[in-house]
Amino acid sequence: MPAENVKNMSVVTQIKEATVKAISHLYGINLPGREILVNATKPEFEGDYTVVLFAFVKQLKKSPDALGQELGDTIVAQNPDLFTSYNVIKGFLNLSIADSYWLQFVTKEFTNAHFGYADPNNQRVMVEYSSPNTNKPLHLGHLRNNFLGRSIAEILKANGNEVAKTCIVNDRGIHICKSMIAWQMYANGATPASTNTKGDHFVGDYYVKFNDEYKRQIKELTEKNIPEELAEKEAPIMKAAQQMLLDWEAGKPEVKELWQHMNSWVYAGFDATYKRIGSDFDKTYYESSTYLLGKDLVTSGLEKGVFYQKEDGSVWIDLTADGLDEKLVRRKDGTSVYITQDIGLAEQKQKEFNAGQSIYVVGDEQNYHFKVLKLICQKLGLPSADGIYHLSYGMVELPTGKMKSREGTVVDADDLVEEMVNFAKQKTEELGKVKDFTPEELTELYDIIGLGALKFFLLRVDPKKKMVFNPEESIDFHGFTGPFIQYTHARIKSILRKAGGETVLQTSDSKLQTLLPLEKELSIHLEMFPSILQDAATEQDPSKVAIYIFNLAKIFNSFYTEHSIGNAENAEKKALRLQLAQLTAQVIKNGMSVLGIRVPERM
RNA sequence: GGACCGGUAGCUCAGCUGGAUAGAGCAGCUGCCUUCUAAGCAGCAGGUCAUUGGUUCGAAUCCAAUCCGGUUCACCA
Repeated sequence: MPAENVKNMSVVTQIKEATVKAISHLYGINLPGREILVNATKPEFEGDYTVVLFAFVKQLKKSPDALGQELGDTIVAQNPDLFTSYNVIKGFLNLSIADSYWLQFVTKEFTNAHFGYADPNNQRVMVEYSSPNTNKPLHLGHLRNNFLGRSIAEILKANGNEVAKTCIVNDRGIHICKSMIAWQMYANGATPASTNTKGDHFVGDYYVKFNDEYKRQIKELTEKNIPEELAEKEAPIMKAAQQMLLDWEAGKPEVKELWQHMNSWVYAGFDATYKRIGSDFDKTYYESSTYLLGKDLVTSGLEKGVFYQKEDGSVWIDLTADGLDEKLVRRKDGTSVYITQDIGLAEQKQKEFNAGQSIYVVGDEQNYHFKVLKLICQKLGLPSADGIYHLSYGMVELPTGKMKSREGTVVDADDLVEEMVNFAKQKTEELGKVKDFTPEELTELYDIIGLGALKFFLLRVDPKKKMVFNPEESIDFHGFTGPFIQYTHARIKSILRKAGGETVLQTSDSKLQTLLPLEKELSIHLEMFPSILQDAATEQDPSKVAIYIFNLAKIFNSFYTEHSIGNAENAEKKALRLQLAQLTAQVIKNGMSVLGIRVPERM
């Protein structure tokens, strides 16, 4: 292996390889590196990294102690540059890494603005996220979706993938017609401009009005002793909406025109929100132009015998052998269902982007749907099939329970963003550290902090799990939060400015040989960043990055409190600590960047 | 009823491919700003890892059963 590659390998990988080599050397057995478990050594023991020996004690027919001694001797002897010593406690081989290794690492990387990012790997990945409906504005759940989608895309990019971000807009269907009917009934020609209302909220208000009137009509009918089920069907306003949907499908000009008009208001509103929260897409699909896709695939699937037709003419697939149910793919009237469109769209996207992997960021209530989708595509033998991956995320709940639009407990995305930014403003003013900022700089700073807090809050937990959104806690800027990390970054930048920048940092041929405990701990943590980014990509889990950067910031703050950086004991120490500070700032910046969070120079 | 997901400190969450005495943050209590940003640091306190059984050198982690919570199983999208 070329020397350059060795240098770029993570310490953990190097330890695994050293262990493999030592075992092979001592016992003539070749173990795969992934079978070797390497952990950070617990603080109460001496050493930096620990090889857990129990796993191969049996295979090598050695006592843990003897094995540890022999392995330790060999590993240290074979890698004198990397290790200084070892100790064995029970079945744990604790290895101490040479301080010179960390010194070398810090000196090499502290000017590397791309530290942690991998070279292009020629793989294409598609990430579909956001998927809004055009009958109401975005809410808290959409925010989790948008932040996750955007972040996964950035994490994949950082790992060398070429990423295409797409969005599918649900712009047709009965829900849109409800808003349209209500607008016709109540608006008297009002527009977002005439009422000075953001377009998506404007249209959403009529959706609410529809439901209010619908409820009232149902009540009126049930009071006339009409059964509730029938009343729900017979309410005049619902019948009007259904008629409008039929007219839309028939292409009736005045309906289409109204539809386009109202959707354009909504898009203007969405655009503003997307711009504010940092969501963007390489391509947007509209269901109004994709909902007929997949019909030909049903036909060919029938010919192949993947699907079967029932007596009434409806077309199905039997997935009971795969532990699922029978699933309809075409109605008896010949129209297609939701999943048919998804199959067709998967194929279309495959043709357009030819991505090896296609990630759908969609809530976990659709787990079954995506299982079925992938299975059907596989049975049809479609090229897109194996790359389909559902990044399933849990619902966002309030401390009081689920968000329900009917009960008015939905947290609106725009409102929440404004609230967070205002809180950032209030907090910043209280602290009074940036009184010399221009109004523009202040506005930008409030955005950075407020949005940073919100994004970090929603990204810091495992996507798969449902989470509770507590307004009081989420608005906190202390502890495990975005602003805490941003603050650490700003603090480092302040130190670097005061230290006079580059010239001090360039002291390269330092005579330093040893590190103090916190200097070493910080170095070790910094070195982990590239493998954390890889992990986050493999697991498709941004929270791995969030947790890592938080811990990094904590370690830096301890280091900062304990040791003077700008006024270090001597020139070598000063140079080292400035390098450590700069690399920490860089890792915070790069890590926050894949979460879609900016970091300020001052705050 | 079937399938899937979850239950860890008062609250919100890490840890889950089995490894050393289960970790953070918030809330509570003590200290620390005339030296690099106190949106910070140091410390105290807080746990039958839902319950029971099993697998083994070792279980929060794996298996089984039970209890609790959620999602889903539409000729809706």
